[in-house]
Amino acid sequence: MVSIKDLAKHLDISIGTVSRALNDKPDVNKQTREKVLQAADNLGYVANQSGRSLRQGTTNAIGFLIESGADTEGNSDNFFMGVIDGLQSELSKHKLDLLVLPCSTDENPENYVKRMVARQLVDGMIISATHTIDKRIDFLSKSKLPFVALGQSETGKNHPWIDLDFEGVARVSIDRFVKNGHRRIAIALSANELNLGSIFLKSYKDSLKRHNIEFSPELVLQANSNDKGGYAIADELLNLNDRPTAILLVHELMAHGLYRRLAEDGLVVGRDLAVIGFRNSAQARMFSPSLTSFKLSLRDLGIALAASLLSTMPAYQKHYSGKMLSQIWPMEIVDGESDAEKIPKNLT
Amino acid sequence: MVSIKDLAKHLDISIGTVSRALNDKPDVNKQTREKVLQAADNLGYVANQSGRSLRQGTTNAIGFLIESGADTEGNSDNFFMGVIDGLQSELSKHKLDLLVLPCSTDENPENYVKRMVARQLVDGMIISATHTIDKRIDFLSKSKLPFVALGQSETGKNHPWIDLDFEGVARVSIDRFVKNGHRRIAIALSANELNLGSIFLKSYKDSLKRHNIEFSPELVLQANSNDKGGYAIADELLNLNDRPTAILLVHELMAHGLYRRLAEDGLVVGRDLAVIGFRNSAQARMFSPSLTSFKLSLRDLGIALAASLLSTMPAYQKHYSGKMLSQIWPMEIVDGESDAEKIPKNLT
DNA sequence: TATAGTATCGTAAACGTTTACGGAAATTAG
DNA sequence: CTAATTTCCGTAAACGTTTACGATACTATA
Repeated sequence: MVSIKDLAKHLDISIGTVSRALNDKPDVNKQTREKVLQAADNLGYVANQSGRSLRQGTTNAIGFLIESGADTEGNSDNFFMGVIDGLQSELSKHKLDLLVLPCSTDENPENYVKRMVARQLVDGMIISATHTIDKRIDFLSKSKLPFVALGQSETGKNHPWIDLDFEGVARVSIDRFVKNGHRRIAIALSANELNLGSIFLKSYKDSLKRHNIEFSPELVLQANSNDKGGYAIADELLNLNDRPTAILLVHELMAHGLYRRLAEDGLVVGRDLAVIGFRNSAQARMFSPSLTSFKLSLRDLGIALAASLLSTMPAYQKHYSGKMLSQIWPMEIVDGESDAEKIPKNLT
Repeated sequence: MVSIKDLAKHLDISIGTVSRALNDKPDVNKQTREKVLQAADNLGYVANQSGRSLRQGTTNAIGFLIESGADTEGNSDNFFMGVIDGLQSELSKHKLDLLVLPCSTDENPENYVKRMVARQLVDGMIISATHTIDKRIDFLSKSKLPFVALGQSETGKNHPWIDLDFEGVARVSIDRFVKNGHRRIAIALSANELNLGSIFLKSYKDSLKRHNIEFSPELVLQANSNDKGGYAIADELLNLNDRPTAILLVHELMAHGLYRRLAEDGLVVGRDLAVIGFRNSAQARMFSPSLTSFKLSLRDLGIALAASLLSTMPAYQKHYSGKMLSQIWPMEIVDGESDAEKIPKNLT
């Protein structure tokens, strides 16, 4: 590895000048700067990040905290890949690299964050999969590290966050169901403690109240966000005395199992049960009948997350004067056939 | 941030002793070591990675190179998440952290690798999505950084790699088709340049030859590894004069579209067309009729990758004496209904 | 007791940067 | 022509570690 010292020796100038030339500092002659850059290119010099970090306490990297594990509910590769693409697109403008930090299923998330912060390998963090009570946020708030959360939390809101508009998804869905004549509407929540569950539930209840529909606890179902979970939910639903005529799926990966279980009884989605799912992922576009869902640009979301984070970091603030720090991320509904039938039927 | 210097001052001993105590070096009294560890815990000391890296040229981290992008073909299930989980499980045994390094779609993969190597933030790398001609492998081979590739490449084999047994998948599938009476067998390849395509094709051809079946170029189809691609392939297939009675899908995400397109013509998978897919992902377990496929434990794969990498790194070799460096990763077939019908029918 | 050996610790250099400071040379002002 | 200013560059310290080396005190050996 060629160091700045090698460069200096090769050019017969001091390492200070070399450093200044490489970093576009003012106090250096134009010709010598040219020579330095030329030589750096020739010898294949590239700054050692450890040395730089040690000196100026900065790493030129941003961390994206995710939870790994093959059976991670809801958060498929797809979701993260899209967001990552957006993040990089924005971060690369500032020559910042993105490090994805996967918290193993074996490790306590709070511990993991502590370790990663202590490692000092990033200048800022984006955390995902926020829980209603999220100790990571507590810790990060106390630490000096800038961060932004994908998802709100009850733990504290004195930090930038971007949250998908789950409230809107539930509201729009229920309103649509009601408009089409449904009065008995179920909701399928995920079986983990992610904060989005409580937001969904609250919005669901509020919407029912707005339409003067009584809340029935038995219509709030909970299962894993996958095929099996959807199957279980459909099963539970079919066993109810007073069956619902519509259901909102908090994660549409459940839809597969739901379609499957209904088909077993000769029931068809859209005719016998109205379904709206969240969110319009690639996999979910191939249901038959097609699933009414909500559109979400993961790339744009990633870009917004990066912008939000950078606008809290002094070194980058100038580029993000007018940007919002925190925001609710709106999503549009995409019409499908799964809630097309206007006249509600009972599952008989 | 509390440094080793603070610790030393607090305990009124030298920083050298503190360092030795923290790192389990022999030349330190048992009691002082206790005191140091105690104090480190109390003051919340954690080693600064930059300082350490700078001094000993090691980072205690391993990089996992992936390709980001929302529309990354093929890997839209939880492929990476599963592998990551396995990697971490093995790496954590040696107190190594895993950094996932996503190469943006905007950036040249070779450039990206160079940047990441130069950054010196990992002690070793695992690269994925190897292409038939892969310049990253060229570069890494020349550099001193240990690495292992997930997937073979023609670029060079003088490095550890683990490749899924695509040859076996094709062979077993074709044999099974033939055994059930099929003679006109198609194969659906992915539309990118990943190396697995050529392996699949070769094995497909060899298997046909073994059964004295003439190779028909029109039965080799190519499309994106997703719903749309599967639809296109089914479409193309239905337009053939002499239709195949069986098809092997290199990526089963195509299956959705294929089922859909066939259903449009009233055709049923398993009866009118035998289908085998690769690989048995969570999403793919919910086809109806269920898809015959190949089982793959992503976690175990990740563990093997980590073991292979570590066994090339002097510091960790002692733990991996007898392990294989490179290997073909075997997979078992999982019976489904999609190729159940033994009597071949023509699609008429 | 003298000597060799051992256990424990402090000192200081080194890793590769960045940057405050000062000095020399060159330019401009008077 | 001198003085003031600017331009450019070298020097050296600092960031937080690890580790080779040497020093000291203690223990065992003869």
